[in-house]
Amino acid sequence: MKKESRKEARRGQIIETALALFAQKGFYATTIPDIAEKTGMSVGNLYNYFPSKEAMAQEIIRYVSTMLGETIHEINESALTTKEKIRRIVRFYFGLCEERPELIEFFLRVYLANREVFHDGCEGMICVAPFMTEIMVFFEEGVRAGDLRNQDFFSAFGLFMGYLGGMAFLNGERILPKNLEDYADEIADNIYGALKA
Amino acid sequence: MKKESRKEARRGQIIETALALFAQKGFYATTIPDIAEKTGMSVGNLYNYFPSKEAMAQEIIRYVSTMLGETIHEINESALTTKEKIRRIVRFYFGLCEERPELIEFFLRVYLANREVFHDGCEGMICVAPFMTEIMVFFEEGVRAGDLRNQDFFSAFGLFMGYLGGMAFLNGERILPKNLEDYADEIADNIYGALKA
Amino acid sequence: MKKESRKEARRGQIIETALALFAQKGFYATTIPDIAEKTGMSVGNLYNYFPSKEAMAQEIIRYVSTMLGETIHEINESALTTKEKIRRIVRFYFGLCEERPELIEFFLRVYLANREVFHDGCEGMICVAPFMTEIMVFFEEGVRAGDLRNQDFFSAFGLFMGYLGGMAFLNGERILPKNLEDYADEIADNIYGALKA
Amino acid sequence: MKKESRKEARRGQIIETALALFAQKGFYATTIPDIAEKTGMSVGNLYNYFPSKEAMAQEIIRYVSTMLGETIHEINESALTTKEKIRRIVRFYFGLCEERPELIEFFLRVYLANREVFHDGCEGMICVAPFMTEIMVFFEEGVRAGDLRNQDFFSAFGLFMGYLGGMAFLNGERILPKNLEDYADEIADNIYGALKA
DNA sequence: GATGAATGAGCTTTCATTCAT
DNA sequence: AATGAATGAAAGCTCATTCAT
Repeated sequence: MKKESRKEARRGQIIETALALFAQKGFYATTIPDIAEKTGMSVGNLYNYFPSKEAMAQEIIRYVSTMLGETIHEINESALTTKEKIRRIVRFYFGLCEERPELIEFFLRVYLANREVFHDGCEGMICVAPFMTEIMVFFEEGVRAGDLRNQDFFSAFGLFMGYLGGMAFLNGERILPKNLEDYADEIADNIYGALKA
Repeated sequence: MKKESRKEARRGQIIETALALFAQKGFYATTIPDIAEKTGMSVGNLYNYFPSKEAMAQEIIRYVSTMLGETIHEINESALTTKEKIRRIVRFYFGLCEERPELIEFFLRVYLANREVFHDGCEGMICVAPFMTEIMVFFEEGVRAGDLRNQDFFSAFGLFMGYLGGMAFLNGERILPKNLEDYADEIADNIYGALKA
Repeated sequence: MKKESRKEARRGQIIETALALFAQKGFYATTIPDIAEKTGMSVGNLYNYFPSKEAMAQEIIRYVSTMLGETIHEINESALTTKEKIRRIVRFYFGLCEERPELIEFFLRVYLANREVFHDGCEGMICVAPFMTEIMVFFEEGVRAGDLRNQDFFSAFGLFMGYLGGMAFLNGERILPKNLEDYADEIADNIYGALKA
Repeated sequence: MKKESRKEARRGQIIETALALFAQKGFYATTIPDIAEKTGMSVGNLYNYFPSKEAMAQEIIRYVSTMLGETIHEINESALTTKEKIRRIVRFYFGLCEERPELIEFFLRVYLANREVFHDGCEGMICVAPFMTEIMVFFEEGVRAGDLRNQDFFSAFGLFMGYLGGMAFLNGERILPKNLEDYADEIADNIYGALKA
């Protein structure tokens, strides 16, 4: 129906706007009036779409997690070697850091840092499950293929995502001497070196 | 001087209190009255020691960075192998996560996440230099000793700190199945595997 | 006309719904969306029937006053003794407290308490005249019949309605040890005892 | 101590101001900025004295109830006949309606009408106990002295307070033809007539 | 140095009302 | 008649910071 899709489109606009602002200025330093102004709608109307500022942030993390999860899902389903999959994931992640830095910044600076905002509604890792799941699948398939050492999942996960997140952070701080994407292969090698069987 | 040292002691108390609160509740959810109450002094008097809430956070990150840097300095100066040094650093970091989790949480959740708070006064990595420098020294000596591959420093740094930070985060979220310290050796091996010559 | 009567029916629905909500939650805690939802119509459409929230409340008090007035009118017209009429009025009032508590609660908690809402449009006692008039008639006929003392009308009115309202209030607060209707005869006696010639 | 008493005095000022405004405009139509302006202090400072608007209203009802209770206590302790005590209570009540109408209006229009405001903190009749208790004492002593019929307390209470409240209400609406105090003796007689043994 | 009352701007959220469809 | 998205003013409340004492 026309009406429904228009409302959905509006929701999408709000999410994208809020995502950009939260990523740039942080959750607390972004005000509802900020979001209203940038969306071009009134403060009151925002509340016709989301019941609270927190609910907006929670919707955004689900949105980000789903986007990340979808691409990694595709990589998982491909017929590549584990080593090559790592390379693809790293390149994808770093590509995103260049093209849609808001997604990564939101993840690192809003979701990971402001626990209290996600406490009710995103308990545990629910809101981030689509992404987590795919990383899990990647790792398990690598082990099953005999390419990766069968170690504790969280140790592998911490390496993988901590490493990528750390680089994204340094890139965001503009202290890397090179372009982030130029690190991709070296880093993929480091990860493979650490996890391989 | 007596007076000076008493004032310094008070400053130290405030820093420790604020550190604990910021780490626990976040920068924005911690109020100046919260800090005053927990320190046992008045709100007004706090401003005789620090000119603003931001200045307190900046002082804290310098304090944390110095503490971390000192221990890593000692490890750097020891006559251990690079592999063993990695193990020591990992154990020290994870030990801190258990014993003084505020330090790590502050670093991860306040310093890394709230850019705007540290924008004026902690530009670049100034406030975190004591720690960064020692990690740099560790890496350069490892390379010079022929133990580590001579790759871009930031790539190595991102691996090391991203990995440890990621594990600390997962531990803080209480989603690790094992005790953090039980991961130490496995993780030290992973790091060494990734960086070795 | 068909159209007219349908519109009237709708108005009636809205009045009953709003009456129930205002009585239950109070004038200010009841929102237009609340009323719209419970009526099953849209917010906008409500404004095709009533120009404002205040106008709705005013319409309701006229409606309530008319309903009360009609029954008292019947009692006035009957051939009963004054003492028996009092008994009937008290029973009728307490019966209403059980069967349609909204009417009484609206009167006590919305009309009597929120002066500002009825200021423009219900000045003085206009909106409540149908009810007041019948009480007046009852009293005058009681005096004319020689059953009641010829005292100031308002003094008698205050006794009668204050007493009944007070009991209705206590009943609404659920602090009466007995069922409200069990008090009816005792109270009718008290009133007669106070007013009789 | 100076400080303590000054703070208490301020609290008193706020209570008196808020009482006047609530009585005049109602709880919801009175805003915190209204109270701040009339008190001559800032909005923020009000919250150094009371944690919320509701808490202010609750404090006020305790204050009003205590004042009323004290005077009735004195009347109870006097050596007057029951009939004379009734006369005194009625006169005192009507006198208050003239001199401090806010007290009575607050009781009738704010406390009795806005249940939700007093729900948490004034459950049952706690906040109004000092007043209720004295009315209870009056009634019990009247029965013991053989002056009053031994009927259900609530029936007698409803008569007494409903009657007085009703007259106060009519007076507040300015529809009484005579001065309220001119009704006092007539009304005291009515009450005595209704309750006497 | 120490206190904590005082300030006031700013926050999130609500809601009666309007109006394009 | 009917819808419900949109408006915007205003509400209650918070809190970093100041300042008279």
